[in-house]
Amino acid sequence: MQPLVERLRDRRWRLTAQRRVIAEVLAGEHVHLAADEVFDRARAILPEVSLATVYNTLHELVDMGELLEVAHVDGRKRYDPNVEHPHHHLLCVDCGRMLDVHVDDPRLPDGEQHGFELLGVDVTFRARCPDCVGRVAVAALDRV
Amino acid sequence: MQPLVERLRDRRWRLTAQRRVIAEVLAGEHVHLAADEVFDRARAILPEVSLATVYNTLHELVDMGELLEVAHVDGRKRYDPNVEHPHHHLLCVDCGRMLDVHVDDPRLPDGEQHGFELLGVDVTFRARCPDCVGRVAVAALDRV
DNA sequence: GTTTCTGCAAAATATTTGCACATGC
DNA sequence: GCATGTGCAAATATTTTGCAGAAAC
Repeated sequence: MQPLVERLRDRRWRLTAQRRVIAEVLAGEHVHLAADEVFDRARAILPEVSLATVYNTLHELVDMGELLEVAHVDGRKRYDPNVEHPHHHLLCVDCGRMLDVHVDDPRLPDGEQHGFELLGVDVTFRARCPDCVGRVAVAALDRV
Repeated sequence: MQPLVERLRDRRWRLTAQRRVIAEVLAGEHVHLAADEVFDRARAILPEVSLATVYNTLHELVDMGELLEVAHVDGRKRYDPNVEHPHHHLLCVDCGRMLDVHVDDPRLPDGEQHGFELLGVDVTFRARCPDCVGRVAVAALDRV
């Protein structure tokens, strides 16, 4: 599949400098940025970007289906550009780092459907990343 | 297993009127209230409850392991008291209604672990509940 | 040239905190 | 009685909105 910015051009999406930078910042696998992180990175490249434009643009991309909004327990939503390859997530509960993983979708048994019309499924593995496991081990040593 | 309020008493948790009402409001299956909803229901029973106390109490119960904090795409966290029976969720993307469902946990293949230490897995089925399916159908008819 | 986007600043929403007073045990 | 909980009000964090001016096409 073609890169995000090209897909957007094909959609006749008005491509301003701000929107292009925001789209570029979001490209790639394992990218799950919060709005303020998108803002910081975009502004580092193009200072003429406002947070309002970041929010506007994120919402448009979500509505277009080019970006997925991911709920996060810390209350800040993350934005996931990897819509080409359906995937699930591996989340470090200590530092919040999130990676894409590929797992077979679980099936909801008929007896558990409660009359709902199924649309999809999201799977998040809660875990500790290697850095945070190390940090816990060091802290334990310090206490001895 | 014994009810939530009794488990809390056994833990020597200081049981004030406010805390008891908050715990009662949260009891049961398929309960996934946001903080402000807990506040509204608790205040209906005991007007001498403040929102700050609701937040304090929710956090204590989460730290104690008597309540699970569930991320929600609308940014408001939900609180799930059903810690006795591990379960997953069926979420209506239109109205936000959430039910508990029982599904086998998906397994993360070795090749996808990225060196993380696994703690658990959360599964959310995105769906439309019967009420919202009906509402969409009625809206479609209105347009004819 | 028209339509749409952008930045700013203010508002709305959600959550957290500091502290004097109240209360369970 | 003392340790801990509570309410209030102010602070913080995140997201949304209104609108005049700017830029894409």
